[in-house]
Order: sequence, then structure tokens, then C-alpha cells
Amino acid sequence: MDAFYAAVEVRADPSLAGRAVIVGGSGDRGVVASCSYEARAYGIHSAMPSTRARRLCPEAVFLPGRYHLYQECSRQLHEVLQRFTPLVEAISLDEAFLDVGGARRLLGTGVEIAWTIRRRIHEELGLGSSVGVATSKLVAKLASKAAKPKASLGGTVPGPGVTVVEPGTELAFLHHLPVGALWGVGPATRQRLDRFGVATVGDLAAVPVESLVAAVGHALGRHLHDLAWARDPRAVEPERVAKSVGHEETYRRDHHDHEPLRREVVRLADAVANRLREAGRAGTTVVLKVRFADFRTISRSRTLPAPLVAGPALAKVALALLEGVDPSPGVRLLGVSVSNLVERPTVQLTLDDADADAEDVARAVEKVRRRFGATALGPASLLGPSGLERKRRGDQQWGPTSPPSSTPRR
DNA sequence: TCTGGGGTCCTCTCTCAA
DNA sequence: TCTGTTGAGAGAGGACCC
Repeated sequence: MDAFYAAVEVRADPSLAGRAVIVGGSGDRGVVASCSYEARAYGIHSAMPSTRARRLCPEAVFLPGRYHLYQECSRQLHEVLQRFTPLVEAISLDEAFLDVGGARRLLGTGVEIAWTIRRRIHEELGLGSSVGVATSKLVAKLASKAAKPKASLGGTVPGPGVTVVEPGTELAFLHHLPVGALWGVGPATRQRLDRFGVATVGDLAAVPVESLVAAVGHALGRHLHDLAWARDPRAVEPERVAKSVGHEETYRRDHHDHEPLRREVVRLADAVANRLREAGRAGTTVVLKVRFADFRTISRSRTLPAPLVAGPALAKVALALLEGVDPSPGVRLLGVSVSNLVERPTVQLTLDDADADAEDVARAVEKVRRRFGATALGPASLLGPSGLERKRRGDQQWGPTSPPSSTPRR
């Protein structure tokens, strides 16, 4: 999708059309999640600190972002895509791979299907999209990028909408692209490739695989070499199962004491446990992530003998991990996640009777929440002046919001 | 200049057992 | 019993993606 979150906001408020719209965290520690092409013309891009975006384009419209709205829109999008083929692999809220190999006899060539998809999305969702058609995921992804509109101060230049890379022409398409266009080449890898004088994918293809492996490691070296030669046999995987579930949060101000952090750990663990239960999963490894004021980030983890799903049990492990962390330098972010996920056992395997009780309580809590709402019940330690402070996914997607006195202007 | 949240995957190091 | 090797698994950190 083209500038997805921003486009959804413009659709909700058409008076924003043609303006620089920035969706993201509004506080000092927020980042840009998405922006309209008018904003991109000023050099603004996603993941840029909001303070910098504000400096680059003070007249831009800043919106805090409504994750649940985008989630709903994404659901509608995938509904549209599913009508073309069941082989849809969602890679994010607004992007997906489709394997239309089996649908061609019924729906036409890949190119025809691509144009139909674009039209349907526009008719049913009122949003712009770009489609890449190719024989592999890598090339299709890069082709879709080439199909997108381009930002310029003179106005947005519409893209072709659909870009096709015919079989046999993949190398010609790939080799003139900058090496950073490849999946897996970020700033750090690009810097390592610099010493070979690699600027384009074509340059990369000319580097012996052994040299690449020595420079960037075994797995990435071989992978990049294959990609540079358009070898990408990865299939479209419609059913991808999550391997970890977690929540993290950056605070408006750093915490220097254990006490407020303990409360945060309980809140995060409660949220993680809730999502685990919803997904019918349980986790074996609990990870606590801490980012200090200087951005140094550490993680502490513990693998348990049996999977757990109950919030209190999860919080107990995370709190024990927190005790080993010295918060005095200032903690700006805290995260709790669970990995090594398994199907949730019908009868919860637990470490001791206390945990078994905790699981019984968690089940009862879940029943109450289903009936009376998510904030109906929760850990007593999360009871604040305005009721229960529970975290839900997307509550603070792009950093802490501004305090009420400095709400973003519209 | 300041750097979110939710993920995945890879690499390195350490420990432990065979 | 001691020493060295090897492999697995856990823990930690880093890079990357949207």
C-alpha cells in the first residue's frame, strides 16, 4: 500500500488531501510511522524522530496514529486479496505476497491480476496501492517499490502502479539497483560492503561468495550472493505462526528506581499473557529488555522447564530478571516478551502449585474480561486513579505521546 | 539530532556433558 | 584422574524489516 497509515487518515478526513501528513509519536521521543508523499518531498521518512520531522516541515499535519483503525483496514485489504488466491502471505499490515500461479487460468495473466487487484483495492478501500509482478518474492517486492509514486517538491509524481519483471530479465532489473535495496542490507551491512566498493546489486554479484561470507558472516553472505544472482526459491507461506510475543514501551521520562519499573513489568507481562491466551499459545523463555538513557540496550532471559501463559507467573519471572538490573543510569524503555512458543496445553504444565493456582485465576480473569471488557479486571498493582491501567497492542505504537499541554496541532 | 514497537534471524560466547 | 575436543543448548547482543 502507498503511504498506508497516512492514506487511511486522509481517507477519514479528505481535507488533508494534498497536504504534508505525518503519522507517528507526538512526544519528544516519538518517531514517524508513515507520511504522505507531500511530506516525503521535505526529506521526511518513516523511523525519523518526530522532532526532526517537525523541524523539516513545521507546517505538516501531525497525527498521533490510530493503530486499531489501520488494523481493521488491513483486515479488509487481506479479505480482498484472499479472493484472488488462498496463497496470501501477509508480511505487515499493508504488504503481502500472493502466489497467483494457480489462478491464472481463471483470472488471467499475472499482470492482468495485478491491475485487477489494484482496481479492487481502490474501489473497495478507497486507497492507492502498487503491485510488483515477478517470479520470486525478492524481485516482486523490489518491483512493487518501483511501481510506487515518487515524492518531489513540485508535487507527487504518480508511479506506474504495476511493475512487471518478465522471466529472464531479473538480473537486468536487479543489477542497477543500489545494494541497500536488497532485503537484509541495512546501514551496518552496507558499511561492511563498502570496502569491496560495492554500490549496486551488480557490484555485489561480482564479489566472490567466500569474500562475502568473510565480511558479513556465513548465512547472510551466502544469502546475499544468491539474491544478487536472483536466486530466491522462498515460497509464499500463507500460514506463518508467530515465534514470540512481546510488548515494550518507551517512557516519557527515564526511571532511576526499581519501584516504578516493577509496576511496568507487571503491566507488560499482563498484556503479553493476554495475547498468549488469545492466540492459544504458551511460552517457555521469558525475556526482559532494558534500554538505558544512553540507548545502551540489554536483555536478560530465563528458559523454564515448562511453558507458561498466566500473567502473574510471567510477571514473577520477569520481576526476578529485573532484580538483576541496575536502573540507576536511567531506564528509558522496558520490554517483556516470551519465545519458544508452543500450543497452549489443555492442562497447564506448571512449576509448582502456586503457578497452578495462578493459571486457574488467569482463566477466571479471562472469562470476566470476555464478558465485561478488557479493563474490567487485572492485577491490583495496576489500579490507578482512573481505573485499571492495562496495556493493549498499539496503545503506544510510535513512542510516548505529548503531555496534554502540548497536543499535536491539526 | 535523536533515535518506537513488534517481530525474525544470525552470530558469538559460555557452560555442560559425553 | 586429568586434559582436550566436540556438540548442544542457553543467553546475550546485533542487524534488519515494516
